[in-house]
Amino acid sequence: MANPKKAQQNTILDIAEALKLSPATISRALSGHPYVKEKTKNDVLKMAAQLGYRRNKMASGLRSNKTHTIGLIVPRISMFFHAEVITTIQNGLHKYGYNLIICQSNDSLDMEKELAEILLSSRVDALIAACTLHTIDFSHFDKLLQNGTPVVFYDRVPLNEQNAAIIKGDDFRGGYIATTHLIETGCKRIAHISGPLTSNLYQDRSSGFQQAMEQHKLPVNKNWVFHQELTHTNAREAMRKMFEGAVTPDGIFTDNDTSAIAALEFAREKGINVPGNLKIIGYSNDPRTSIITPSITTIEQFPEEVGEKIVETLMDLLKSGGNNVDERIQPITIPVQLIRRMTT
Amino acid sequence: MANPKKAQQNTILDIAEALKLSPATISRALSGHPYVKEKTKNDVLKMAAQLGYRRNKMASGLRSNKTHTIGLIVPRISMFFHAEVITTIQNGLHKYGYNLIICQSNDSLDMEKELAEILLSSRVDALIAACTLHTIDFSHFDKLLQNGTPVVFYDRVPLNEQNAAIIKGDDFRGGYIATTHLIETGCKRIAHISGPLTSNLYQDRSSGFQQAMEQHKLPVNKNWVFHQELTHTNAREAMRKMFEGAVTPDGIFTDNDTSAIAALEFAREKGINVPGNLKIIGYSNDPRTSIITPSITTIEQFPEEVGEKIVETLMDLLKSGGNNVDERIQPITIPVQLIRRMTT
DNA sequence: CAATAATATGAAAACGTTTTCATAAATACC
DNA sequence: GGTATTTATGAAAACGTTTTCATATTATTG
Repeated sequence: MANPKKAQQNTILDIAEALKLSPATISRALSGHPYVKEKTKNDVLKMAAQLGYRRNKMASGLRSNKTHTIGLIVPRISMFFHAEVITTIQNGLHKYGYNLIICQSNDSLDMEKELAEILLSSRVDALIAACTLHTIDFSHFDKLLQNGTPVVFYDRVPLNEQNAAIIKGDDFRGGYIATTHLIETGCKRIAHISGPLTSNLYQDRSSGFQQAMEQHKLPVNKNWVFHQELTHTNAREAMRKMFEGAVTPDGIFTDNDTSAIAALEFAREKGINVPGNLKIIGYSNDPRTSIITPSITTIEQFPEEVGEKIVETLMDLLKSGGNNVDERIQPITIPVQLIRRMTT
Repeated sequence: MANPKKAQQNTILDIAEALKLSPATISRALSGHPYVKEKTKNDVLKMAAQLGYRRNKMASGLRSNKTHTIGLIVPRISMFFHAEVITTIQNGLHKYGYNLIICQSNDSLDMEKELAEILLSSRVDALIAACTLHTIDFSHFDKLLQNGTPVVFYDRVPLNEQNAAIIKGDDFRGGYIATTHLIETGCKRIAHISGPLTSNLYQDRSSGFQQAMEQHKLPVNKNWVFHQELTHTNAREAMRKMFEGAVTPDGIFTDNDTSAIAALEFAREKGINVPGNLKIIGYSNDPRTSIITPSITTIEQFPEEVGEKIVETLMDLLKSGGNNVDERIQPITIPVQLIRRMTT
């Protein structure tokens, strides 16, 4: 029953006492203040190590109003693209001594709002967000911004938010080169399985698709353009509808790889020859696309570069302390690249 | 240039002033203390909402010594199993009002040690850890435990840590049923591509493998048992070695799905008929295994159940406040299940 | 109706840092 | 050698809560 009297953490006062110095000096020595004698500093560092001292982040954060913690809101960490971005961000931030609180919205707007609140309450030094598909109104981030907390959006971003940084892939170009590739490999009747137009992502990819089609004087069949959540079943259903008609597509551009996989599986089941009679191109270069037979042509989004840019931007914003409101932050676009495989 | 004087966050004092009450009462009302009049409580809640008040976690944490934040260390969030576990944990903890700080060790022991330090410094209320493959000595978690911070290990766990909770899949049984399945489908010459024996995971799976072989009176060929990091290239290399001999395996059990995929790809390239002349079984039920042709038989680990158990255990530990040292915490084992597909 | 208990609030201390202000010691300058 | 500057330290306030202690009000009891 003996209560295991928790071994008290040593504080700055313990070091002070041990060295007959004031807590102020200890604090200064520990945080590299210039006005502290070399010898004193060494003594403090040694004693700190000896006592196993670790700065209490709560206290430090409360006083200095800096948590050295960054919040991240993401729809789902299991999405390949996000997992890669997050890993890069985390490794990058770690170098600068920042922590990352990762939160998943599960693509629920309510959750996203709540998480923004929680992270505000946690007084994160900055916030990184990839919003849900349903986020049209971004005002739940305003409180952070008003508070001077830098916000960086990536992937799914607001259209005209002047105060936040915006980093996104070149979705227009992605849509354009994907469609052009289908056309150049001989497709005439091209379908587009896209996400909801509420998100800038799918707007841009759709524009890219449209422009490529127009440029090559190909008609866009309205019945072959889908805007829906990009799930496996939705894509299957879209395929079913298209392939019950007399005229069927000979090329399909899907806005994610899950849909491309669904399309390919459908084709296999129906005995449609891919890429002979039907070409398929996906989006994101999910690992599954290179493993399936035939492997799927897709668009690479370079998640590491996105992650690196986010960290870079973030550090700039944190250094300037949110004081560069006049020089409006310019959106950053990361290039995309076609990965040609066996479905085209 | 106009400094955008950061809109100050409202504090408990602002509410107190607005309502002519003391900060103490506000605090009590906000945290549901029993001795506060219904009307007062409502007033406070209303005013808090009106002022957009959000509790400052730093201050609250400093005073009450509770951060309502849980730390998580994991080798890599992009690993399917972990991504699923994390998602479940996060959703679970959210219900109890807890936050999650997710950290990746990148399977580096040094990183893991450093993260443990950082999370200790962040004064997390508890820690969840899936250790690296190279973690044999777990003493870097001792400081947390001594400090009374509950620690829950899962997946890759210490062998005999009495003070921490341990949740793991039934790896022995996983190895056993995988091997037995190969035997029952006719394999006589079975290879095992396993991870390093430094991890309990692979020890247990290996024991399962051994026992199944013994029970069916099948010899274990030493040259067909590999203990190495479970990467794609390592698995390929193992395959190459085995298939340059005169006698080759007719069944392969790999301790993860990446290796199973590598094995399958090797077989395809060499024109080996799977499952006709070679049967393959992986481990973890990674989404890729169901997509590849032929789809790979594997062992399901039920990450959601692992996640749920972790949350449950954690809440118990937090409630008891680490005061149940006498009743040693029992390890929890999550069952596994064979998912039979086309490679067997 | 007095005495006790339960309910409701406030004052002030406490949590462990950082930072401002003050001051002492050391160094530089004329 | 005295003044000005720089360097080094300490005392004490501050950050925004929570909590202990004290006290006032209300409800309950014999």
